[in-house]
Amino acid sequence: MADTALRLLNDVGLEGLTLRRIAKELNVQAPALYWHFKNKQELLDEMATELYERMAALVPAAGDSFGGGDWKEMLTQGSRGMRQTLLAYRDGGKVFGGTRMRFPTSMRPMEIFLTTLRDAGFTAERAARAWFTTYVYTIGYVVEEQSVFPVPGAPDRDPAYDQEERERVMGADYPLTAAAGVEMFGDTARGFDDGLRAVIAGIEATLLHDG
Amino acid sequence: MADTALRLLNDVGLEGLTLRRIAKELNVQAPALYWHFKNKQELLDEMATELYERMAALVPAAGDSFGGGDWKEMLTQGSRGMRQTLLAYRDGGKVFGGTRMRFPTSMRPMEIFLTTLRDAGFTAERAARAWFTTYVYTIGYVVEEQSVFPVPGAPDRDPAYDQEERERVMGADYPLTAAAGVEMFGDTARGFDDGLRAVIAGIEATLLHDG
DNA sequence: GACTGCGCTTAACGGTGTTAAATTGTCAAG
DNA sequence: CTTGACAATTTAACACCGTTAAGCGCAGTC
Repeated sequence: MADTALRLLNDVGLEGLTLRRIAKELNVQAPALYWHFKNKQELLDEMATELYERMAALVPAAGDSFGGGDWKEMLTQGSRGMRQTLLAYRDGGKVFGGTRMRFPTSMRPMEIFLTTLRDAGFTAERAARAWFTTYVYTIGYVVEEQSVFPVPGAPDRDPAYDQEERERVMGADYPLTAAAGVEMFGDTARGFDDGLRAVIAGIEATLLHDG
Repeated sequence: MADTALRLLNDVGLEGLTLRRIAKELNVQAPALYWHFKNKQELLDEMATELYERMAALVPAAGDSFGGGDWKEMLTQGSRGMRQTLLAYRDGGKVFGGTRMRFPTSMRPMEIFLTTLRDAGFTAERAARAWFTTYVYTIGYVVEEQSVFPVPGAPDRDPAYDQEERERVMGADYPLTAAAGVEMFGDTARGFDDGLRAVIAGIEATLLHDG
């Protein structure tokens, strides 16, 4: 049911995701949904939870520990997986960023992350800070990315972010700002990795040992 | 007018911010707003732009260059100012993160940032990446922070984020995850600075020189 | 065969963004 | 002093939204 809503999300976007539309997709009348959910927010929470489960499915079991147990590799691959999952759904970043996850859901991946960080020499507090920092970077990045490229998998920009107009409007007064658009929204996958590498390098420098 | 909407935002939240409510605040009928805006999205964009202007007001003129021209100090203070401004309004992060800024608006602060980074030895591309990375971190952080502490200036948590329940529900299976809640949502101002310090240290390590 | 409860339908309510048309106020030109 | 244009607003209405209340059909159980 949350699955259906997530599938529908790619067709109609978060704004067009109405209960009546979801109900139609399920060949049912709208009020029937209230048998399964208290209200729409609870459905959105369910969707966010479902997104989380799909990210979690990408995380190997505790034993295998990705990247041979290297915490940097783990954070890198974990963040990439999170971005990929969110990008797979229209407005995925907003759906996930805004809403609370339903309890209880599997906290296994997060526990694996934190454990790996602890084993690598982080204190519990700094492990949490390290994880939260990459988490917040990733979610912020995807939200911005999806507001420029709203349709999953499609290279079509939202018209408001046309680079040529950007340069025409402010190229004269603010040349660096105008040109920055290319770096920020050109190769977004590469940009994500570059920023992520910086974040993780900084975590190593300031959080791993007494900084 | 966007000012009025922003002021009202703190009373009613983003969800309660209806055109009729805004109109009432202005002693006017709802359709009158359409003389000034094409639709509600355009009003939200205007609000985001207004938020941007208020952040920009915190940025010193080009000559003074904060922190004595130290780019790290500049990024730090710039990000702190951004967070403070967004925190001053209920759902400020969502309003700013989701919506496009209205063109043309002053790009002066961003140009100052990028220029300072260039002068410090960054290439234009890496300056843009550095700025965008801190930007994205800040916005992601504030969105998460505001979903735990919705009311500006108030220490009251959203009930869904009660730490005691968190520990009760998952403390047994996932001790590190349960405990991480304290680090993530305890002293959020300190947490922001800690993460920001990591991000900026990583920018220095991987983006300033050929990394 | 009556009873119970799940899963749904039908009908309706108040509120939302938005549009169209009519109305008022202001102010310059004839 | 009137006329007319224009800006800014009002009134009325539309389609749609999330949500609630009441009732209906249909399993399975005593």
